Amino acid sequence: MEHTDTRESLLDAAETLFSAHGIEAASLRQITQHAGANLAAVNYHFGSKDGLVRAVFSRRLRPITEQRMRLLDQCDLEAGDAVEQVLAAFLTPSVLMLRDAPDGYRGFGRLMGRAFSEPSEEVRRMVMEELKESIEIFLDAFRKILPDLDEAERMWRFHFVAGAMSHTIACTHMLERFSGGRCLVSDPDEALRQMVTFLAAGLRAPSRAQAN
Amino acid sequence: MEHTDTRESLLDAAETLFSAHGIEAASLRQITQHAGANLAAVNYHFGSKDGLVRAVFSRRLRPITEQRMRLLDQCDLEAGDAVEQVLAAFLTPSVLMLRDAPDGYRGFGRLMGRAFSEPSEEVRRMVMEELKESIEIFLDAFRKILPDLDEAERMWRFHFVAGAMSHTIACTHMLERFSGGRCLVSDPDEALRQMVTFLAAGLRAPSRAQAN
DNA sequence: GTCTATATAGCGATAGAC
DNA sequence: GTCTATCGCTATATAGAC
Repeated sequence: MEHTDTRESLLDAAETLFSAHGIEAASLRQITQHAGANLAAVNYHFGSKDGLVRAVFSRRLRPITEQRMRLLDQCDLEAGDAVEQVLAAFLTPSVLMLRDAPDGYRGFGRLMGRAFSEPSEEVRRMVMEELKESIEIFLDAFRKILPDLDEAERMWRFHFVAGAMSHTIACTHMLERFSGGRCLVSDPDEALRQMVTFLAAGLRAPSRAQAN
Repeated sequence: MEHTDTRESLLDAAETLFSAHGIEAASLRQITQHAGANLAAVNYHFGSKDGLVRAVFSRRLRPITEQRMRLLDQCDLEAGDAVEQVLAAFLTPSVLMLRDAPDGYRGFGRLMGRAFSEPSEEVRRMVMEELKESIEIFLDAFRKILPDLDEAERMWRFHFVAGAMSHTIACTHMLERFSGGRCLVSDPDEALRQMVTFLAAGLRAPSRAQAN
């Protein structure tokens, strides 16, 4: 597979227009025009619109997964704040991606945050495939540092972690407007601090088994 | 505004097809065919596809808001478990809606969970408008029972509550598959218990102001 | 209120010249 | 690798008969 300027321009344009208008609503005509390329170029480089969608997502998700794994490696799972460390490892790459989003983080965040609930089964499957392995590894880490939770509780709670993160990334605009500018997702340190505080407390809540 | 059989059939069909294929991707042709109505009926009853979308959402959101307010009224904000009570009042109507979803809760949940991050600005605005008032009232309740949080912290945390809920509703299928059936969103009691435990602990985490 | 028929426009994909 | 031209199809919206 060759990497040409056209190819990258198409990815950039597709990302921008998918973010702004949704995957379905962004047409190949708009995308190729925005990229300064010919309509036929998408089919040449990616085979189909579906191939383009896939390429847009993996270009961003792969580096996120790699960074997550690097950060997880540096965590001390024996430390008293192991929960906070592992949470930060999981959340930081997404929040930084948002800050560094190419065309304004709001639209881009919505695209990424929407990924799990996209109408297209194909898109959801692909995104899940891209993230599955790293999710399992994080679940293993939480199994180690939260041994009192039973398996189902741990999964529910990790699901809530993912939900808070995904919602924060997807709905930055809503939070910022609703809070009258008090809460700025664009400030990664503050966003991370708030998320880690809240989610660590949730993860540490006593297990039902313990409570009984 | 008259309520005819055709009108209701169109709303049912639209909800089903929006859930399954996304708003953009569901065409008026599919919807009217599914409803056993004529193609022109949508324009007659709702003016446009946009009007239909709006009607589909408000038909479900309005009762949810009403039920939330009723449940909130029954909460004892002085009680030791006020946080849990108010959380349950907020979460219960959504979870029950999911259980009672007309055509299988998975697709329907995705439609509702996606509402905040829909590509269409118009849809997001409308959904927000529909929920704004009740959100303010719940924020007031949390202001009363969590007085040590500063305003921004409270909003961040309420945002995470909404995120966990929305993600749970939108991505039931993912959690159920990933957990190998251990976590069933279709069991409202269990889902609520897990959410309330996790989110109450998060809301109760010490404020940064206190921690310093 | 419901129908048929159609206007007008956009879509993804591809063939084939260069 | 890029281009033009076009195929075959679908979309929303509406006019006008019933």
